[in-house]
Amino acid sequence: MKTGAGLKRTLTSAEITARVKELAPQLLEGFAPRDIAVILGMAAVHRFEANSLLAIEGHPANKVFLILEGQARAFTTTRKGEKVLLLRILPGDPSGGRALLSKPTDYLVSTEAVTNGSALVWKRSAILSLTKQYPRLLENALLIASDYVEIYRDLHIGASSQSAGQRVARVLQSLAKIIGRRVVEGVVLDVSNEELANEANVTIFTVSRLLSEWGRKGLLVKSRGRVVLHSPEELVRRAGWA
Amino acid sequence: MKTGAGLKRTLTSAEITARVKELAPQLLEGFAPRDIAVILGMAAVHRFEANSLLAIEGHPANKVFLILEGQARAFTTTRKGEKVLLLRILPGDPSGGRALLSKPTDYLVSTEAVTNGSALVWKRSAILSLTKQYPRLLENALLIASDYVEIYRDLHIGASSQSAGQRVARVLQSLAKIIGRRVVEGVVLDVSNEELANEANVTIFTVSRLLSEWGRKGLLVKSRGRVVLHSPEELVRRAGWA
DNA sequence: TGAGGAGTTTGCGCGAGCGCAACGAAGAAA
DNA sequence: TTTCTTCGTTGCGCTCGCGCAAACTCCTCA
Repeated sequence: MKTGAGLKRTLTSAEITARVKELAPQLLEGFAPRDIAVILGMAAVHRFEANSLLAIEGHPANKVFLILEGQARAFTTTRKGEKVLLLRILPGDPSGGRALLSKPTDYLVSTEAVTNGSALVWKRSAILSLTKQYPRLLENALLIASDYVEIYRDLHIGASSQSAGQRVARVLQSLAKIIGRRVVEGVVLDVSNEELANEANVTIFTVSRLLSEWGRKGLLVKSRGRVVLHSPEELVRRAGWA
Repeated sequence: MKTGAGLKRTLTSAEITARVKELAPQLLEGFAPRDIAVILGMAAVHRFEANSLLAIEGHPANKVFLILEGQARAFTTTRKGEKVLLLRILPGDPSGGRALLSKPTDYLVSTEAVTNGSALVWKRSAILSLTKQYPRLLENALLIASDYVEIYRDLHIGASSQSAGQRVARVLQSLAKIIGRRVVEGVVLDVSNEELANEANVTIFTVSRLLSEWGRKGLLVKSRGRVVLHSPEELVRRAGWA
């Protein structure tokens, strides 16, 4: 609701270069400025609006995104139609990586914008010719893919052997890093119960009950659409049993 | 207990080449025979025994494996020490792929042999020089990594939004494809309740109760260490509710 | 052949988390 | 202010799957 909401105009070429340098995206690691210039030259800049879809699961993977401003998130949909949130995509992160496989494939997950923002976009044909020219792109992509596997491994451990409380606590911890604002009392998060429930795969009732309990124990303060964590680490430590 | 238990001797070079051709591993797709010869030339052949560990989570990823005979499986360990089984690795499948990243990393998961078997093994240094020479290896690795992400996505959906019955049914279905033997009555699986319980993340009691119920409904016949499925598809269809 | 052990079955009770309904509280609109 | 809507809270009952104990069934080995 706040971050990136004030985006007005498309970035200039110089601004893009500067922003890329600042973000130092893993995908472009190890490249000389002139190579980066070539790679950026093949990309278009797209602006996106909060809640719009950047990629849709099952559709042909024909674009690679690199977020410059704003944030997005990846989710998948179960057979019964419920969304399962997977990961957040922040400035500097890629999305739609399946488009750089040597065989044409479909997107594995959907990506939706959480805020307004902008992204570099490469068409698959452009990316393929770039990977021919710069195998280093493939190496970097492999590193990123391997991070995904790690993230999924942890997600899976979380889903299959942690209690609801532990999962919600972890979600709060990770959100604290991403959208948290430090204040004297701790870290402020602008987040609704419903969002927490979706990310932790529990119901809004369970979230409410847990937050009340933690509030009673003095671990956090809850108000409408906002949570103030005293200390994310302590929360995770005491979440499950204590 | 049965498959591959009779392995006696190490394969000759010619046998390896033949086996690789037969398995057509995804990692070596698109290579000419002479390139494959070069790549195989950099590998050693290791035999492994059932229950031995090929790779250990958290240890430096310095070897890539390609299973030739027998089978293995990947698992991870939770903070509380319980194993969570992730995927089966069959002849033609790679393991330890993290060793071909351009940065040194640790293994993400452990791999243990399920049966006796053998595998091609590349040292990381060898793999790195091969990927320089043949970027196609990176492309193939990326395809494989993307398959892993897909597998994990499905695992995660399974763990976070399917009932115990549905998960066990799916495990039976996938085992049927891998270790099932076709007979007139259906498909025979040599598998214990405990193994099913581990793969589906349920207890042995739950497995027992589910199998009894399905037995009563005529979907399968259970005996000690063995399950005979009438039809894997029908089982999955009727597992959750019906 | 019979004693021991591993794998399996079943009853029973329990606890986590879900899902509904009713209520309360905070903003937004009029 | 008052009204309306959205978000959050809490009580209650229920279901699923776990976990233990006890019994039962194969299988193996002495």
